[in-house]
Amino acid sequence: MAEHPLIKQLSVRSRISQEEQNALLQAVGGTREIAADEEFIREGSIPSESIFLLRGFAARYKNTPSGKRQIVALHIKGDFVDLHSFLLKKMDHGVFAMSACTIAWVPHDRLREITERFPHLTRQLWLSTLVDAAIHREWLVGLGRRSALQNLSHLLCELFVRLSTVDEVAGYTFRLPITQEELADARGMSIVHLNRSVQELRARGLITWRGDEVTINDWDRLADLAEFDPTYLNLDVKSR
Amino acid sequence: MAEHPLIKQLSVRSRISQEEQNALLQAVGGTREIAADEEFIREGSIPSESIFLLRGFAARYKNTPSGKRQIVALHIKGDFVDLHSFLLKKMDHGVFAMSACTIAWVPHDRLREITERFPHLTRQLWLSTLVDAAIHREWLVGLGRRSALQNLSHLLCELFVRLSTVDEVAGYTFRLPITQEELADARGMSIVHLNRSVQELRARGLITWRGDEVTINDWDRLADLAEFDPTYLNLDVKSR
DNA sequence: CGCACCTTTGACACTTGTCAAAACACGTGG
DNA sequence: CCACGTGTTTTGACAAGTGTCAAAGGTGCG
Repeated sequence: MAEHPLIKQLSVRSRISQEEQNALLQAVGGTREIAADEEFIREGSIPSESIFLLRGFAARYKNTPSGKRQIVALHIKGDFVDLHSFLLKKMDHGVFAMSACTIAWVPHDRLREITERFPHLTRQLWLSTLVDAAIHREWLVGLGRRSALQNLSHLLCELFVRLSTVDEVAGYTFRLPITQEELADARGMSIVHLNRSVQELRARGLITWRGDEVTINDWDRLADLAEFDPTYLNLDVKSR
Repeated sequence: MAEHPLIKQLSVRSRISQEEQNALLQAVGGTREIAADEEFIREGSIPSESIFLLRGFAARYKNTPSGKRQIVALHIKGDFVDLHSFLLKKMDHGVFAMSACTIAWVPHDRLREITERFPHLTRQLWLSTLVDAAIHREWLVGLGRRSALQNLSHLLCELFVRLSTVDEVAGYTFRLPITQEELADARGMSIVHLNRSVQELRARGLITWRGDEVTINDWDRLADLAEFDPTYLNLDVKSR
């Protein structure tokens, strides 16, 4: 049970009945393979379906008129990447694949049907967008009030915890197919400074990072440095 | 019609039927006056009702263990300040009144009933949390990729537009009962630097700011400096 | 009129960004 | 199996933006 990545994700926070699971999975319109670096949702577009990830890493981002990029969210297997487009209509940002991805889409009119017929499931979908917002808030704290080093550490802690929930970690090691440039754009810093921060974490013995494999060598010290508190991820089953 | 601030806000994005309006307003449990600086939702608490503002300015914030504060959202008349607590359960941040406020609350079990019986209204409530998230994203861009001066300008533009939708502006003038310290915490900067940015905007003739009254003297230049694009506020009526 | 809170100023430190080049890694084709 | 090319990571030197500390001015309210 709960083999499907999307169901697995939702089940982290509330029990999803068999009927709801069926309704949701039957709403899926299809799947598609996406190459790394492909932008599969364009800023300014008005999608007629919402997309979730079956595999891979994706990022939501905004470009500024002056040519800078800020990544505003990172998504992993099982995440509903643009569920908000169902109601927001026009995309205020774009989404691209950081690694090769498999995506699945759910047409908006089927989502609407779900909201008409499955109130509890609707609340769970709503909840998943609320968790995205909670992550945004934590990132705001990071960008506004934490040092570059802390903020980078915080992201590594967050990714580790989130990847754990979808079984994408082995011990304290996980694949992170993300360039330092992308990481820098997620943390609102320059590549050079991000790189120096990575090396500082290495020098302190907190992480190992070779190729696209990251290992957290000392979780306690890393979480402490990052002031990481996973409350905002809402990772516990409650009746909602 | 649409006299109630909450209804007025929701009506900006989709038509709310009379029946829905009644359901929503009848769900209100009561109202209360809040003094400036009072924290009326505590971080870590598990509210049993959600609160919206009938009057005044409020802020959502997170404190870091090292004693810093980041304001993650600003709320005005008609905003549903912690609708997300309905599903998120535990507050990952606190909320305080920046000015004297009048609040109203809606018990969560009544919200749940609404989700069981009024799918369209549910979608509109969901949407209002999605707009909050869109604002978070724009703030992320500001904190990550814009200069202090741009970011301050951006906030002034945003507040002006949002206040317009609830008739709280007169021409290009509006009340802003917020200290510079609070503004600094919203922009992730120090008070001193925020103050210098305010003075820079004054020196450039873009704004006038005396006491708690702000006037935007040159909207075009201010919006241009801020790279302000109101798309993310989703201020147009659509069927959702 | 005086107190408390807010705003403003100055001097200086420090984190982070920028520019430019070198080193490295990996996939491709010979 | 090695040379090559492209993209990524790493370095160094320096500039710029922003933070910190401390004190002086303002402003409004009791």
